[in-house]
Amino acid sequence: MKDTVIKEKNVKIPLYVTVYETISQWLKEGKYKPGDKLPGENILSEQLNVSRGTLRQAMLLLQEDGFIANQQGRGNIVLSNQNISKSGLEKIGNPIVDFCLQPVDRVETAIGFQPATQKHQEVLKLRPSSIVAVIDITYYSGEIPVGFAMVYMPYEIMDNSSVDLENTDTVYRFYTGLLSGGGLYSDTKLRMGNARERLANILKIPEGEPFLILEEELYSEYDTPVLSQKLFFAPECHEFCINRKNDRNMGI
Amino acid sequence: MKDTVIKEKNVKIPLYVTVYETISQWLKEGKYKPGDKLPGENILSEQLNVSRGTLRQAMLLLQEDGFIANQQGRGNIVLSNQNISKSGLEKIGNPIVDFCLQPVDRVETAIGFQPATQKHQEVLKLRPSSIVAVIDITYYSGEIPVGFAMVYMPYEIMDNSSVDLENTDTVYRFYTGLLSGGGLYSDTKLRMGNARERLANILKIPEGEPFLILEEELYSEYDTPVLSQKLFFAPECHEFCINRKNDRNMGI
DNA sequence: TCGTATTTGTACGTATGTATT
DNA sequence: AAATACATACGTACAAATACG
Repeated sequence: MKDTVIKEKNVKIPLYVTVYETISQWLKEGKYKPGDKLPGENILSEQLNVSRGTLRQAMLLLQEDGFIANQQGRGNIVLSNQNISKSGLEKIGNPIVDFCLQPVDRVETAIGFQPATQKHQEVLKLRPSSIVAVIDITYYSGEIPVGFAMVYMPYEIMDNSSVDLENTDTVYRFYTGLLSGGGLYSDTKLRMGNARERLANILKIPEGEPFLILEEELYSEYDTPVLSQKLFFAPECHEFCINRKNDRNMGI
Repeated sequence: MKDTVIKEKNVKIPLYVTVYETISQWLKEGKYKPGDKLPGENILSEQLNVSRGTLRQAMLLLQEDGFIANQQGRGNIVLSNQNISKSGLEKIGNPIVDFCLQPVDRVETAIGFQPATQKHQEVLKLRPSSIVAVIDITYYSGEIPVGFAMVYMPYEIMDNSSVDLENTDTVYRFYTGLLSGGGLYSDTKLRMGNARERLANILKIPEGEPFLILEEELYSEYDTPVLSQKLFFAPECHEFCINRKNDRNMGI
């Protein structure tokens, strides 16, 4: 039997993830407050009945989330971000929805199929005979269109996942499921552009009006392309959050 | 004695970083090419005379850089990114320079000082009596202004670093040094805005013209604010690259 | 199809180094 | 100067996913 969905999930949760969730919970509950120092790693690992190495793996996750900062000799300090740090544009998600200033309350999805163009063959690493699914999504806040997405996906991927292609609702859910599923990474470009006829019509804005365009390819492990998409953001509707970092002390 | 610069550097390089650099070098030299499988971790660690744990720490760094992908049971595979993966907007840098479509060949820097306004006090966690350095930077490609930065920094930080405040060139270098120094993280917002009089003049564009605005605060470890800045991008001059990810398999 | 070998993932324990208090 | 606490490094063992005969 093959994988049913894309991986029927492992159910098996590593110990260090459990530890991470436990400590996360402590912080949410206020057991340790911003500015507090966590107990030493030796003490904590003993309390939780895990080795110090396992505890440190959990600490790494907490750090990535911005929950704690640590410094050699001092300790692990709880940061002020007691609120769950919103994930920004550096994480894969649905930017049109995530960063819209108004609530997105309706989407219109359309799906079609076409042979892979040369560009698709390059970008999605497909053979000429391959079929590409084209998904157009329009996002509305009330009656106002706030964004539009053109998604290109190898037909294979949808085929493996038993999506009901007649039901545009499940198609959209499949798409958002892919995005939130994890294990993906992107090569993304963001720029300003001017609305031509078609998009001006869709977004109900004057022709020539500038707006934001996000163009990206998503890959899974091994560099396997999963989809390529172009997102168009109606003007004045979005503000993007990004959590930038610069961890590596590389270079001199 | 206190830290002289911001940390006179450790000189001491961890073993796993050395291993990371060794393998990076191998990949650059083409010892292993995209698509190749690296030797098993046991073999590699034996070859390099390190424990498997240490090797795996190096592998983590290689993964973060996008040089290799790994999968349980299969191995560590070299990815196609043999070219050094450019760091995108998710890393701290100087976006006006990094993502400008034309080369930035000149900057004009001005510096001034003022008492901390209420907003500065909040954002930079300063007392009312504190002094804030205001650095204005205009970026040019030839004679064309491509961007403008307004940087606010607690005077303390500059004071500790023996910057020659008379020499705007060293001030600019201090600023870029801070950005590339590492150990920082940001809370960044990106949006479109319309040029009002002052900025329209600086960027030499018509009033009301839309452009991109990036507003952010930079923090070091412990949530200590380092600077707050507003960047303005002249229209049609920039394209941002972002490497988005979604590693964590969290949430169901 | 099934078992076996290979390879990475997780977990533990121990020891020592280094920064901070 | 000493104690504390995190960082690095080694070794071992077993689990889980994959590849292969």
